[in-house]
Amino acid sequence: MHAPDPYLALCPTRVVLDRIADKWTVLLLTAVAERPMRFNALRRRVEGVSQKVLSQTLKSLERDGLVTRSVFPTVPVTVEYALTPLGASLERTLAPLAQWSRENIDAIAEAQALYDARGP
Amino acid sequence: MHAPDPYLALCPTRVVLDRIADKWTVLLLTAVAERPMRFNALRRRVEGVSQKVLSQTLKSLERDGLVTRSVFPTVPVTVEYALTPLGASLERTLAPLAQWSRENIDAIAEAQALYDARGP
DNA sequence: TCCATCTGGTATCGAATGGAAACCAGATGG
DNA sequence: CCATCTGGTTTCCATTCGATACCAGATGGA
Repeated sequence: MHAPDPYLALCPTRVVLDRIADKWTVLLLTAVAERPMRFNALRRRVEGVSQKVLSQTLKSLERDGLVTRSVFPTVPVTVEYALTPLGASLERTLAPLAQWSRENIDAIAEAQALYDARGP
Repeated sequence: MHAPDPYLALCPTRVVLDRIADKWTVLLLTAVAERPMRFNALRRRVEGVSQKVLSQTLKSLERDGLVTRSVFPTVPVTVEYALTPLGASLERTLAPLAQWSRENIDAIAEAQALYDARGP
């Protein structure tokens, strides 16, 4: 048994990376981590996500066992999405990334300005 | 001054997230973290990346101040990519994600199998 | 009665992005 | 003289993305 190597295309770790290295996945996971939310609430919370991509991404997250989808037979129907323990554990792993972004946005903007000024 | 809100489309944190929430960015960053590498070495190391996407992604990483690009006038020319301190700090933040993937690949595969078995 | 509104989606379309492959210069090795 | 190495760019096609329209089914107001 050798260690999985994410640089190899068929490594299972890479499959995971393909899924979670996605803008909407990260945003939705952290949004649902705040509190369980309904479809349209998520749509309003995560500005810019289209209904199509939202439903696709939620479906993938559900399939991967990261969120649960609960349907309540109200009128109109209520669908609530919540984190599973697995999803919560991933969200905790992702949180430092958001923190890093906040701390280093200025450094990145500065680097970009420098780069753009150099090469016209 | 209020805290940046990545759920809002124009929040600068979201700009960072757009950049780093990308499969190739993560893989390249961790590859370069092992040791500085040349273009074709990276291409061989990160299986499946095309030359086009590799050069595009490296260009973005350079612009964001995450990697440096050094050209040596050998024959043929040698181009070496290395992490900046900023890139190294991001890579350290990303490392737990790779760890999480390795630890939870089985749980995810199991959830997928369950999901696929339920809904034909 | 008729129309608008709420829910959680799907269908459709053009635009942007991704990957595969070909091509490039310039020097070297056989 | 042709192949090979370097680090890319260009071209083409397929997949994906985002915006928009549309759907059912029940409710509320005029």
